[in-house]
Amino acid sequence: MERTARTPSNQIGPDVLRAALAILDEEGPDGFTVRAIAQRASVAPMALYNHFDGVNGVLEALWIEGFDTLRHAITFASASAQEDLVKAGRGYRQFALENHGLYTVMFMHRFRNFEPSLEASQVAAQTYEALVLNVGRCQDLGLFDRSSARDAAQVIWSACHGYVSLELLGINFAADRDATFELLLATLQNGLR
Amino acid sequence: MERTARTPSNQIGPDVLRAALAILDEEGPDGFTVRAIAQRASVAPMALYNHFDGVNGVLEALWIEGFDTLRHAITFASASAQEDLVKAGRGYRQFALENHGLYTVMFMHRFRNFEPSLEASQVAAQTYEALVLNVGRCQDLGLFDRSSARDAAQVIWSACHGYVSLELLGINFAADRDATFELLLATLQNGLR
DNA sequence: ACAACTATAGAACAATGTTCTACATTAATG
DNA sequence: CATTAATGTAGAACATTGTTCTATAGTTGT
Repeated sequence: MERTARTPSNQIGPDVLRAALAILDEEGPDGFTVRAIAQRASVAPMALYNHFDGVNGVLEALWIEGFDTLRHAITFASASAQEDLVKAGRGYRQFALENHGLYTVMFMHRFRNFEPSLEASQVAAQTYEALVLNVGRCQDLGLFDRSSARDAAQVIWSACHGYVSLELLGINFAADRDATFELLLATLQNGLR
Repeated sequence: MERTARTPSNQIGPDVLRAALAILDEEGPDGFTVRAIAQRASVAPMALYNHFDGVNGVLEALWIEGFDTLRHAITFASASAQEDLVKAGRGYRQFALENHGLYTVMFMHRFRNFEPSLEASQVAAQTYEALVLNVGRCQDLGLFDRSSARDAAQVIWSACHGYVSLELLGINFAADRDATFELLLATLQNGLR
């Protein structure tokens, strides 16, 4: 085969990640193979081993990128803690719907032999802490008083994750998905009081 | 290799399913291979093709078994609709924790080339209907009046699924997982009113 | 007892992740 | 600018995956 022009070193990493993400978004985990990613990135398969730790390294990078992006998507700091929390809920869902691939890596698929490293787990924990912080602000205002901020945050995250997770799986039976998600947010707000 | 004594036809199906489930429970999707399942069932790999439609056939059988079992786990018909609904929530979680393998097939992993058939999807829908029925009973009693039974059911299912899903993934940060799940159930009850 | 099933072992195939090697291109150094 | 060191590329190679096919032998039903 003809030898293709080689890609500059500092561009291979981002190229591979973008290609891997595009494949995950479009084809799901099935299409996520070393050769497919390399071809899509116009790069040699070996690039995944030179620039990452193979497939798992790519997954780890995506996992971290995912939780970092999610943290930003649910972080608001307006005057109203309660409004911030609602925005966080909507931001959570929007992130999931717009980043199906990342969400798959983070929550919806166990990739072969992949286990997030300690560092990656800490990034995930930081994202959770951002939510706990927000819930804590609501509690300081006396909005939630039934439980600890950590537990309330776990309930909120669970509900949002469950909703978008079933939505992405195609098991959402609601007539109006946007409206039913708002019902979920209202239920949490009302129920945690 | 020595030819092993052959297994009676009518026992191969159940044997394969039990073996597949045991592997999923113990090793997760990684260990779920034709050869591993066959070996665990003391059966030839070909058995998965003679008795099921290959790996996908086994997954389909597990999917149906899973939703059938789940339907029974959340179905109660006592005098109190509200109490039945709480029991359904607890039953949902108990099912997930006790059947990690089945729950993985149903909700937590996209197996390669596997898409549930129409029949399988209908079994899943029936499970959902069991929940809708229960929610409808609560609404008839005036317990929930904010929304349709279908939408309220979707919210409840989402919350429960999200909680146990994160729990099974090891992303549950609650100090007392049982208590926090009860908080979730109470939040739903209180919030949908 | 005989005939029809059907479970078994094993070869074979393409596709997977991964490693290794030879080579060509880029970048750094004198 | 010329030479050297890095590093990206193509391709072979290996074990493992799902799957199909074949020949053989044990089981079942008549």
